[in-house]
Amino acid sequence: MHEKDEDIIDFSASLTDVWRLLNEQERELLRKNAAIQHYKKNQQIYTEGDEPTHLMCLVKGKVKIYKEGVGGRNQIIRMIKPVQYFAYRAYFAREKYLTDAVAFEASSVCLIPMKVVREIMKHNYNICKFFIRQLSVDLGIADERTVNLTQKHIRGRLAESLVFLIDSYGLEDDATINIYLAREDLANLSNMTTSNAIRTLSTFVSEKIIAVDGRKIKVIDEEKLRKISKLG
Amino acid sequence: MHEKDEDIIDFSASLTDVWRLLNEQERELLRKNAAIQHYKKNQQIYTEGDEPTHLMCLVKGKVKIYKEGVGGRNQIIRMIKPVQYFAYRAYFAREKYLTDAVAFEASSVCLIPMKVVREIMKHNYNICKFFIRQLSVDLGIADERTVNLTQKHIRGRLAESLVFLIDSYGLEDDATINIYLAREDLANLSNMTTSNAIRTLSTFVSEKIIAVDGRKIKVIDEEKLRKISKLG
DNA sequence: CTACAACCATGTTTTATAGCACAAAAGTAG
DNA sequence: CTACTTTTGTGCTATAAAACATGGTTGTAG
Repeated sequence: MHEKDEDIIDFSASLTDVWRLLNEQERELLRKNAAIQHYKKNQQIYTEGDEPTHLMCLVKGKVKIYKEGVGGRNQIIRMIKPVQYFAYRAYFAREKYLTDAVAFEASSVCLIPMKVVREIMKHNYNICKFFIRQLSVDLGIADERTVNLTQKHIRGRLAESLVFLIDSYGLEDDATINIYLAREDLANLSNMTTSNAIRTLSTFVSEKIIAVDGRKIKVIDEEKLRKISKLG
Repeated sequence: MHEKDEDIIDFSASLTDVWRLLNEQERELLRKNAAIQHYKKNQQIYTEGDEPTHLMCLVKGKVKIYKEGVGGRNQIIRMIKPVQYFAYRAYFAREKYLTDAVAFEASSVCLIPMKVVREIMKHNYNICKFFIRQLSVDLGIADERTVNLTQKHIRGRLAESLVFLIDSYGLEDDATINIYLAREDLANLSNMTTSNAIRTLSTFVSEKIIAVDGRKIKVIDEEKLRKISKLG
């Protein structure tokens, strides 16, 4: 399924908090089994229905996790940034993937066979704790999201997405959001049509909350944006 | 916060799959620390913002987990039936509760201090695995739900809720769904206003998909209901 | 039994948002 | 450079669903 190029990297000695908790033997096991895979812009990483086999860690780039809805209206469920783990839910739930993962931009992913991860988990409570924590946080986010996406109005939903992007990817020196999304992706994040994303973005510009230059979004009045996000 | 009456029950020797995996010492620990708490109809079990301290297991009754939305429009996130564990997400995520839990009908809940659970988890991989699995499944459901609630039309959403109730609580001999909800709860489950829940329920009746007698819902054409749920 | 509250039902109005059509701009390939 | 596709922008229309209004029904407390 995944053709890996066989860079074996010593990521397990890196800073990633999780693997710090391993002993030397466990690290060795990881080193032997980890592989790096590179993805081009817009390349599929996994597809709904695929059998999950590997834990993935985004080393470089940006990835979106989304679900296909009716009539081409996709819903972005989660966005991954370095260094974040993903693709484990389906395996743990003993299901196929329910989502699609696509690289937003050229990305590098570290793949670790789930069997290896499970082996380590058996003897290492800290790794279990990591996944339990991660899943719990994500479940909370998902619950919040359900309510926000269903109950907030368009302005609130778009503002929320922008705030989310700010918090996830940060701002450059000139207050530009550090990720460049197509209007369509912005719409898919915010549960609205592309037209409405464009329209609403325009009104935000005219209200001097943001400035837009192509896909660059510069945040002018972050406070107001957060307010709209909260109350919208 | 929870005044427990101190029935100490021997539930840990019961059939619940999870605790089968404990050794005698761990069971003893549970027996000593578990307590049963009874809740009346419509009584709050926990509230958003509360500090999570206990793992809860619904022994008897029915419980709804919901989030308060804007303008009194609540969204039911999850429904609990016996014997199901709940209330652990917030603790594992190291957050306060993000949701409210209320007993739909007179219910009994077994409370186990999270500290005790954690103690057992440290030495028992199976319990960790149980929570990881449960969280993973729930996260998958939450993701599905987000898309369904945002993209399906009213008919589809209500049909989906009815199917969910059938699958969760089952049908009596005469095909009556085994839980009696107010129209408002049905609406809160399906992300719509109460009026629209009533209206749509009526059209289902006129289409001979269901029959309604007060809060009793009798399923006449389950296949059609599932079809509407899927395609709606 | 009566009064009051909660719940259920249905019709009408309003509004937010999807859907569509079309044009301009930008990006891409030959 | 030119042709072609994709993305962005904008106005108009259609419509699903909320909001509102009103009345009936059922349940409950005194």
